[in-house]
Amino acid sequence: MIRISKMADYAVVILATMAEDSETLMTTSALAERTRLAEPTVSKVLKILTRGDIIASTRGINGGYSLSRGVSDITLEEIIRVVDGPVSVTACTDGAEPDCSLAQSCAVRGRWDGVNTAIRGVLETVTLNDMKG
Amino acid sequence: MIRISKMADYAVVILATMAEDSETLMTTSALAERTRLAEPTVSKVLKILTRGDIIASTRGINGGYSLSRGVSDITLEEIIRVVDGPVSVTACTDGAEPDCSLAQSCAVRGRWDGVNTAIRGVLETVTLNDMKG
DNA sequence: GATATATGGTACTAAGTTTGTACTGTATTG
DNA sequence: CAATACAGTACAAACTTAGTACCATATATC
Repeated sequence: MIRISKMADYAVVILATMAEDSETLMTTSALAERTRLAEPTVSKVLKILTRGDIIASTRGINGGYSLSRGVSDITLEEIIRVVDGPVSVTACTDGAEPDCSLAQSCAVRGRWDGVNTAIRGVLETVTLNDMKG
Repeated sequence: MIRISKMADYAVVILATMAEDSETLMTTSALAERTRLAEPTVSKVLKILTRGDIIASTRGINGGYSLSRGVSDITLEEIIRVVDGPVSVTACTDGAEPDCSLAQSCAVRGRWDGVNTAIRGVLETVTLNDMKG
């Protein structure tokens, strides 16, 4: 199963849509319409991506969002990290369980590290350019 | 973030514990004690693993569980698939959303397939032998 | 063959995460 | 200064998942 969150999923869809027209400044409502996602949801994702420096925003009339870099310089790893946090398959390996009471007796302590690194590697090789239509 | 479920996480811990002593038949309570997990939870996971043919069970007095194969023949991919279902990073790519209403306008339709295959590949290369102590 | 022990299956409850939304504030252009 | 578009925060609901309990079935030993 190994899932990313829906928010990260949406983020990729929205970014792929922006990538189709990477020169144009797009508003929240335009992106909501194109992706068929609810506008408040799109807005929320766009704010997160802006803070993560994946897109840039312009305020005021004629404002909107644009990619802050080229489509080949934005990887899935970065998108997921910005929206969901660090890529880590288990909770105990990304600091979410700093005081895990099972650590002492845990039979797999540290064994996930290599797996996480390998998966991160996969996600680093895929860029927005690969995801857009 | 990209998470497996806690159940799959537990499964790996339990199997790694069994792998340390792969000849011995271990009961639910013995495994609960060794892993420090709640007994009903351990029991639930063991049942799932048995149905998935990863471990074998023996009923009655002196019964218990044992690995159904060698530690190098059980991969993380298999464990996760049995406990959580097919490895797929997004809901739409594993049949969970067969009638996704966004499919027509989805900007990333089909683009996740390669990513899923690559991640599955990573998990297929890691066996219980790599995870045990 | 009866009893004790251990697994098998299922259903239910509860809790936690995540999602989706709303509201208020800030900036920019005409 | 008015209209539009982004910024930030906080909240409520819904869904998934985890955890538990209960009853059924099988087997070994006495």
